[in-house]
Amino acid sequence: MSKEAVPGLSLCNNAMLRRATRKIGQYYDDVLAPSGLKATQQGLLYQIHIGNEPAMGAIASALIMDLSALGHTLKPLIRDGYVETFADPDDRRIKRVRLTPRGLVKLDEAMKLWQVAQQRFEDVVGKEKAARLRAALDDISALDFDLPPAN
Amino acid sequence: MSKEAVPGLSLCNNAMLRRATRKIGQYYDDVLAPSGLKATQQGLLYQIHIGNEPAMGAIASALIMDLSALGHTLKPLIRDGYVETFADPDDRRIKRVRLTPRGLVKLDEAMKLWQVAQQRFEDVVGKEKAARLRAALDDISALDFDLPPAN
DNA sequence: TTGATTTAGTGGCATATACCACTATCAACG
DNA sequence: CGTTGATAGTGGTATATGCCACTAAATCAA
Repeated sequence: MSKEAVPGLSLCNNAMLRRATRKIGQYYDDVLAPSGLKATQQGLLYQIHIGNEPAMGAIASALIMDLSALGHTLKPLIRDGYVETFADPDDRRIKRVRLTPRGLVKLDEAMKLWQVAQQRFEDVVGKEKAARLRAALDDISALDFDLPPAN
Repeated sequence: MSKEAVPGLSLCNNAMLRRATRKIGQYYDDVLAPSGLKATQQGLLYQIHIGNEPAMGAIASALIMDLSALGHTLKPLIRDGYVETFADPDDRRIKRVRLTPRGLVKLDEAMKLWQVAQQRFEDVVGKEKAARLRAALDDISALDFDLPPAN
């Protein structure tokens, strides 16, 4: 590997994505801080809220998140009494998730802050550009890179 | 919060970024797996490589990463002998970082896999679209959302 | 019905990443 | 000089996230 004229990391789609996520994550986290929730937690509460007592697997799919990762992420929210789980009566393998009343109040509070963060983001980036970015991100989230099975 | 006609999480810039990052991160990680490195580690080794024995603070700035987070991320790479650190002789507060010979070999190996992942990504997404996405991500990484100081 | 297979989650372990309090330096100034 | 303030990292703690091995439950097949 020569060190001359090496391209920066700005060529790596993954690196750029992670870097932007750190940046924006810090920003949303800052704005949400007064609620005591991280942006990831607010997003998770919201996802649970808009679902119909979603199963853990359904949430994980929607968020493209590992099921066990979701389980771990859920723990502090359960511990703090924002979320509760219960077994699906028709299939006891399935564990469903819902907000507690306390969780609903907290989500309300966090959503107000989220709107502030979101609005300022749109103001700075531009509404159109932000929408295009989200669309592009949605696209790549839906892609199928399936590695040709090592056959 | 009414549950009727709620917009999906697809409106949140942060949530979409995180979701796409999880997706693409898993993809790059999969392709890099044979090297034993995660995509984050490959990116970090590369960043160190293209720098001139960069200081930790310089790396953290370039990656928009918390300095202490960088320190933690570096630990497994040091433990595995890919990276070493040394105090700057002119300012002993500064700790510089460089690849070991072993680290350079490992980076070489990982970069070959990275190219595979990157190429396939570009094939699937489209070269132009990928470039536009990276440019947009670079833009937002450079923004200044500074919260109007609570005055 | 029973044994094999698939599905849904859990728990352990490891990395990724952030914030905070603290230490070690260095730099500025009186 | 010596105090004071800014700068660079460290360590602790907590969340974010993924993989793997394992268990429980449902499903399919013989």
